[in-house]
Amino acid sequence: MTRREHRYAEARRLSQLLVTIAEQAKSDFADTVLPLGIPVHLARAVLMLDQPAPMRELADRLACDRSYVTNLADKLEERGLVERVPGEDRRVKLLALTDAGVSMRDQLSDAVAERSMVLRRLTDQQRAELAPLLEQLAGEQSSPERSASTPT
Amino acid sequence: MTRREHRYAEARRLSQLLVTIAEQAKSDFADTVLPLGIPVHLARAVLMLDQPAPMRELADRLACDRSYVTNLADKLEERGLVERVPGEDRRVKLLALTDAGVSMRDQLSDAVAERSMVLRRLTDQQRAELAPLLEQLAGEQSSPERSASTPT
DNA sequence: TATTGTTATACTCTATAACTATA
DNA sequence: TATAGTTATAGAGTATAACAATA
Repeated sequence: MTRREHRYAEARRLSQLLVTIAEQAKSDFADTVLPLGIPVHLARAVLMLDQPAPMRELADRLACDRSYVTNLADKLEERGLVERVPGEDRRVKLLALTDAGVSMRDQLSDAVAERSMVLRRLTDQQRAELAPLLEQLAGEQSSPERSASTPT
Repeated sequence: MTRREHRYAEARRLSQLLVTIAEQAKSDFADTVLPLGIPVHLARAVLMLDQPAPMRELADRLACDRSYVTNLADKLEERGLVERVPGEDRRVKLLALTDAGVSMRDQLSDAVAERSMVLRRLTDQQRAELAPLLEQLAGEQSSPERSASTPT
């Protein structure tokens, strides 16, 4: 095995680990959320509605189509978790959590953190090491040569 | 903010980063694989067929139903990338890459590693730091001091 | 003319259930 | 009886395209 092949193999392994971990995290999320009686994709939206947001913005943040947000909003409204409130631009509708929605968000938020793999499996120190690495991985523009200064 | 709330907030942030990164990784994978003219889920299977494997085993490794593996195998066969070869147990069929399949796997393998976020954004040293943390998160090793409740 | 949200419809991925052929 | 693979079908999740209201 050449040096290059070795680096490639290692990179593939890390990428695969990353994906595996994220899939576990998602599956954990589903398990955590189930007993609260809300489907995962609705839960995800609720957690994003820290403050009222235009449906369009939600589509951007969820990286999905506007029509799908309509879909989500309908279901969230049926459950009494959000309201559509008119924006100043009269084309726009904001999604705002109702009281029940806020309560749901808080429950979700705590339940998710409590069961978090990141808390269960890593020490405080390990989390402190992990954070800057993930930030750099998630970063849009960073180049490998520069490691010290971490953005955001 | 209490100490507990702070830990929770940090854990949520890390979990979200993890999922975001993995989604980016998957999306990168899709982009990388597209020009090779093979859908992502077929590519994933090809990369797993380092050596011939029973369909059942593939189902386990992909964490999917046996019927779906049949589905994949049909499409891979149509493309001439794999063959079904009989196992010694005559109920079993192995999936084995054809020559075209091996060639595809090599192309995929290189393309994926080359574009890998993990290579592009991290230094050798950072990858060395990241690996053990991910391994522990993935549960490949034993958890930290606290081996509390039995997870999923 | 471009943009927001909606509607109706269609597609992709994946699972379930029933079946066959072995074991 | 239990297991490997197959078939046909169904469902969840999400997108596309055409549309109405507003900018």
